[in-house]
Amino acid sequence: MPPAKLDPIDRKILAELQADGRMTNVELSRRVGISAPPCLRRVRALEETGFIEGYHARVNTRQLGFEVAVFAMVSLRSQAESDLNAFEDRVRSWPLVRECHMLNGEIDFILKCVAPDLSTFQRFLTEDLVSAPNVAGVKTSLVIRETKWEPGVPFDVLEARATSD
Amino acid sequence: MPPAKLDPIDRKILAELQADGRMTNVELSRRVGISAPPCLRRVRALEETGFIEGYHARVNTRQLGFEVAVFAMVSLRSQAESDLNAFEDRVRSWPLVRECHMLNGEIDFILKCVAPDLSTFQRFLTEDLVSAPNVAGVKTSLVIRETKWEPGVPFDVLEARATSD
DNA sequence: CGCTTCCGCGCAACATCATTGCATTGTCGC
DNA sequence: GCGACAATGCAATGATGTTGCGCGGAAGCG
Repeated sequence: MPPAKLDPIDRKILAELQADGRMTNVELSRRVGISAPPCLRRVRALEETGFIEGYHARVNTRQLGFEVAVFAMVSLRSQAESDLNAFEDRVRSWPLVRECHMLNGEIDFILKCVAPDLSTFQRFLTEDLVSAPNVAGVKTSLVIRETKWEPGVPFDVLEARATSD
Repeated sequence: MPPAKLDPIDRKILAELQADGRMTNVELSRRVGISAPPCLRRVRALEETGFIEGYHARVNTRQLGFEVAVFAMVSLRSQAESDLNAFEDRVRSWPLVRECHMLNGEIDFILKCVAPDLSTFQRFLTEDLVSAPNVAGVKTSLVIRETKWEPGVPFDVLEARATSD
């Protein structure tokens, strides 16, 4: 059931849980201005309708020993749907690849990768990624630092649109 | 207190909370094989020591009306630290930019952006990003689809390393 | 070796929270 | 206005989060 209308309270709930996914329902209900039971029912509904896809702890990858993060821009020889799917399946089997986005233009995929050290990544790059079938070229860039990271969606922009409807 | 040693139970806790950040402590303790109180104390310690940086609900951006996701590769004219910081500060003020990573090589920054529609993004691109001070060039690629998204770190790789120490 | 110290666990008790049933209220269509 | 529906808040119950405390195993020392 993808189609569903969100009121300002729903959007506030999403914004709050996006910022703090472990907030108690009591605290959440207080912040959005309704009592706990209907608040919980709304959260459940947002989960069921797919607005909330999941909850995750964000961990410090570097502190956990993954010193290296890399963006890999991949070009394929064939963009036939079956070849794209084959590549995607392969990507899903590589634990060092955390994200994979299919793009338009020169670059077909952008992969966000992590690794304990550079040599581990280099080995993955040459032995797995570059030598995978249908891969025409890979350009990589090391992440020096992460300047901004905000989960999901800018709800202030969403509010501005919703209220102007 | 960044330096701290993790045992297999800590790593299991991190893996579980990374996969499901709203799991109850009772369920978590059951899965990692200890009782609830020490489990909660471990979670608190992981939060305090920075291994856990936060918890977030993952929302369906498209369903929320952000039909467009774009990666923008930005090159600057000057890479002096003060100029980098100035650009980063500007980036933080743009709600449509959700992530910003500083890279090595040709491209200085990669930005993940979202927008309700293409024209909104185009306006942001030309009026804000391209026309920002010190920006030499911007290449953008539309995200066609997101093939893989896993939060954080591959704990199976981490386990393999930890046990071989 | 045995003793001591320290750390982390589990138990038990309490406080808080999640969850359900139900009566009430407000809204929309008629 | 009037009835049907949806959503709210209240109250009660069960589950969970949280703290204090005693116990036991491991490491360090005599």
